[in-house]
Amino acid sequence: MANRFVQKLSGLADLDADDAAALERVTAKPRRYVARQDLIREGDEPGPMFVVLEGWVCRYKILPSGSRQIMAFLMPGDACDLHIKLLAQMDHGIQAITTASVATVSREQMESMMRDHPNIARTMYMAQLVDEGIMRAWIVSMGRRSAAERVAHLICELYLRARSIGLTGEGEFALPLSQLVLADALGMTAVHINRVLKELRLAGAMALTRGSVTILDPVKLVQIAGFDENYLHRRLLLTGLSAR
Amino acid sequence: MANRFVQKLSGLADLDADDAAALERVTAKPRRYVARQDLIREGDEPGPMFVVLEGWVCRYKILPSGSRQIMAFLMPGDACDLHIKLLAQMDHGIQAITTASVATVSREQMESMMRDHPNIARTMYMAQLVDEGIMRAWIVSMGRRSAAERVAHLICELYLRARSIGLTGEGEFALPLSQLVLADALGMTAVHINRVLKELRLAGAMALTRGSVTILDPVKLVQIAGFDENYLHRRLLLTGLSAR
DNA sequence: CGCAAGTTTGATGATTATCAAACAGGGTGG
DNA sequence: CCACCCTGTTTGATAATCATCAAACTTGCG
Repeated sequence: MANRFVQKLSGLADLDADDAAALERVTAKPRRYVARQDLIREGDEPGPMFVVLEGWVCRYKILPSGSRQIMAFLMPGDACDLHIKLLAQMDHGIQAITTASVATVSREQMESMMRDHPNIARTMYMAQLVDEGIMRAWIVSMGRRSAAERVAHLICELYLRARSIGLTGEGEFALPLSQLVLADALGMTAVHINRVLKELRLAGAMALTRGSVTILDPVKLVQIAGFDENYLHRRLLLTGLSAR
Repeated sequence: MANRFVQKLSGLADLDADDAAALERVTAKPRRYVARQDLIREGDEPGPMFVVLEGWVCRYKILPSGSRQIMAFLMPGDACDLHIKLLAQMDHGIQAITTASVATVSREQMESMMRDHPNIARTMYMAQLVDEGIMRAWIVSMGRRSAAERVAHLICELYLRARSIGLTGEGEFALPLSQLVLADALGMTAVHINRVLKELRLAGAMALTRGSVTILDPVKLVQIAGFDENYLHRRLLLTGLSAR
């Protein structure tokens, strides 16, 4: 099975066989985490860079009130901040959502790889820019979209991201997120998201069942979401969601 | 007057006179923008890196519905993404809020400076990490804080950021943002923010008048916001807001 | 089989948006 | 210099969205 890290970065720029080999080398020895296990916690001193190879992971923060906000989902192929070591301590936690296989890349490995493979360096900086774009899109969603629009937008985002690492089927993909997790990501309650999902199902846009999403009508879903895939900066935009 | 860019980066790490001189050199020829003028628009091809020297600037996006969401405020000393040139087109716009003086740094200047001054490179990567932390904090605010908490949190953030570039007075600072602009940043309406401001004023926490904010009770404001300045990654945390 | 986690539905209430309108201030042109 | 206009602020009335509380139901698993 293809290394998801290589696959993801290939979706952003061209990598040659040599680059791919280097990427596979630094992620050769992943570690397993079980669901709910923290990779690193708020307040911890940052360590190596994480690269998710299998399973889903999230960045999150717990507020004094006890409520949780998820700020990002990392799926296979995704890495956390390259330069994270520069900070004295983490301002948020990173946790496995499902069982996950995660490689760690030390700062030294990172630096030598980026020095020897300028193409990889460029592509990883692009990936970082895309991740920032995703965060901005979340801010837009939280600020200006209704609950239904927000759900639809997130599903569009996750579908395209999953697609670029070969994890989607025909208008359908595996989404191992409970409604509570989705609620924590979208800033709403599990009760309300449940009602919104019902609404989207009845509207014939999408249907979420345990562990997987079916996109019933891509055009309708994109329209509800007000989704513009531009911010994901993939090459081959024509192969996107609505043009399926 | 001190160069705000130097001043801001000095708040994150130590820079020597040589570093400071290099930073001043690349920002020596700023350009003026009037309020509401775009530095760059969504869809444009990214150009040089921007460094704000005077005035306020924001990242924003206009939705199909016509509503606007501001995703970041840039104040003097703040720079936009180092590697932005790697993307084919902007996924959001950047606009002056007030009259602003903005320097542009070309990719070549950038690269040679970062090669010759590893300290600057490290510090700018730190600044980028802090900016990402600020975005995550915005996501948390939008997702899990009430309108009043969100306003209080933003004011705490902006106060500390202004403070680190020497723009604050005694429990008071200049904030050239209209209530409409604040609303667009916080994902609410101008009408509602006005009521929230009144509430915060009556509670004796803070008072916003045209162009400036007075922090009436730092402890109370921090408490309402649930503010933890850790994510700004300043050195000298003891000199923060609540310990005034 | 029984428990734990997750999903679904109902009833009610709080928060925030929307619509409407009055008011204040700053700048411009007659 | 004043009238006017534009932008921004403030207040009121009403409605939509979403949270909260409560409880039944469903599914997977030891």
